[in-house]
Amino acid sequence: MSVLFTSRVKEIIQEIPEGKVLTYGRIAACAGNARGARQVARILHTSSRKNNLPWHRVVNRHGQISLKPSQGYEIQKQLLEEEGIAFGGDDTIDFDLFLWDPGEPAHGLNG
DNA sequence: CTCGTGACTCCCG
DNA sequence: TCGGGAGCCACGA
Repeated sequence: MSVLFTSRVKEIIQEIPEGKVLTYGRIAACAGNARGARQVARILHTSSRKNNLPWHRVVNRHGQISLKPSQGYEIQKQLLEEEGIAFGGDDTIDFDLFLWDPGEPAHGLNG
């Protein structure tokens, strides 16, 4: 893709509907770099400082929050629960219920 | 422009 | 099943 990776990532993140989540790898892959999961996290962090991206709707490939209980873990989990997302006994999110796919328009996008 | 870091992920033993 | 290493590259000083 000619489009920039960062731009793609931010675009995708902003498309995440409420009550849904995405994984770093999923975003990275959709943005053009299946190995750019780390960059996604970077963009999230940096971009969220200048933009109000729904960074809390992004989790690792295990559906868990990679953040630390002192970095924002509780905050992310808090925001997710506010949207209706539930966590398992292991603080894990069920992808079968909350995993969102960038290919599925959630706000009525009709092409 | 250059160097160092990191909210990840896949592979191997 | 668990632990360590390598690849990716954008952001900040």
